[in-house]
Amino acid sequence: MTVRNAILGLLARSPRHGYELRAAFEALAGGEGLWDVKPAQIYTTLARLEESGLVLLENHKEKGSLEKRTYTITPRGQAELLAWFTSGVEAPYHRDEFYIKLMLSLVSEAVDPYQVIQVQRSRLFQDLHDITIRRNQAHPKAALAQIILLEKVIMHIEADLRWLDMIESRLDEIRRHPPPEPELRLRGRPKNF
Amino acid sequence: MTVRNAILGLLARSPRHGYELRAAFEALAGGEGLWDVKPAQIYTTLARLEESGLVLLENHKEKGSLEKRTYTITPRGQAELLAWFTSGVEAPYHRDEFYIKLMLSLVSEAVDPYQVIQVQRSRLFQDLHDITIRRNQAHPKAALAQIILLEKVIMHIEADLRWLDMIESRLDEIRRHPPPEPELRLRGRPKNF
DNA sequence: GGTGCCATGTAACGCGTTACATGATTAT
DNA sequence: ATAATCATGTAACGCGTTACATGGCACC
Repeated sequence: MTVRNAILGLLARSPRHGYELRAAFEALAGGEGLWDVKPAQIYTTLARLEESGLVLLENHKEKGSLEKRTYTITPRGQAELLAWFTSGVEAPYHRDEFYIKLMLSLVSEAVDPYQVIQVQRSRLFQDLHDITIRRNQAHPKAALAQIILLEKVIMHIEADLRWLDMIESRLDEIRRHPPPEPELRLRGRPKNF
Repeated sequence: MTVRNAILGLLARSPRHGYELRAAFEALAGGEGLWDVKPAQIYTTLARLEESGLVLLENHKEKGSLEKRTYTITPRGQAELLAWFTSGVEAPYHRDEFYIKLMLSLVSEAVDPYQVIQVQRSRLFQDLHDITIRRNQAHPKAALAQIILLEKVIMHIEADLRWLDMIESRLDEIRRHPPPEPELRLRGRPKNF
């Protein structure tokens, strides 16, 4: 969804072709390979947008032999862009892969939950380190927006680290009250029980 | 990836069929429709796992006419599960849809960035409210694991709210130093310029 | 006999990735 | 020349969703 809408947003500023869109998106999204968008996604998304009538392919193959396919946003495309601007983004913080992994490790006997936690902690420290380097190297005036994005990432990784500490300190308690794993969902109690 | 690995983890405890796997996963992942897995995903994933040799379909169609297809994990499946357990989960906190939206709103002139921020803030307050209700209604002893998951979600939503405040207070500054949007990536300066 | 749960799928599509493939232009 | 960049795609696959479809079993 995001890439699709970002393409609409960029085309709303000015018509572009796929290669420019890719470069512009990467620069917008923090630069330097944060959010690496592959060419395949750009071109297939443009094709879908065109088919939906949100985008138009301009007269291409003018004089030069270099094939540039320049796209323009349509009124329907602008309407969809506005709808995106004026709606909230879902917070995807449930669907936590680590939580699932930890719960399974508590139940599987094949692996030590403390080790699972420690592996994740190491990973988060590594990520935090890399991001912090990046933020400190960014020039404070020229790259204010990027710094703000990186600061968000740092805040969330730190939250995860505090969460891991909390989990570890309550692990015995969690072990005694594991998540219910139903034999099956039986809404109304069966009579033949 | 997560659902696939969770299926392996559940099958490592005991053989099951698709319908049971779905119920067990939902219960594990916080219950009550957090992380709603559709039947289609369960069955197609099981088919892929079987084709890859990580899972085996047991002798089905025994005596009863009700068709239950019970799956077992294979040694290769257990190896992959162990690899998952002993590796870290990537923090997906770059790739922020709201950040992209805000940057485009700063540049598009079609919408007020302050309004974009305020819409997102309202959404986050609503989410925070819903999750808090849920956490307070959960029975503290029986559902400790779920509470810990909900607490993580709360921490992250609160971090986002602080981040929004930070953005808003620096918005004029950000406006003066917007993210670079290259006309094109020109590594070596062109001679014909 | 109908409602609701148990149980299994298929088809089509959107998003995203990897790999493969082609060819023009520009800089050294 | 040749390397890097500009520029465009296709094919195949994984993950995930929506919609559609079928049928057995249990309860009332």
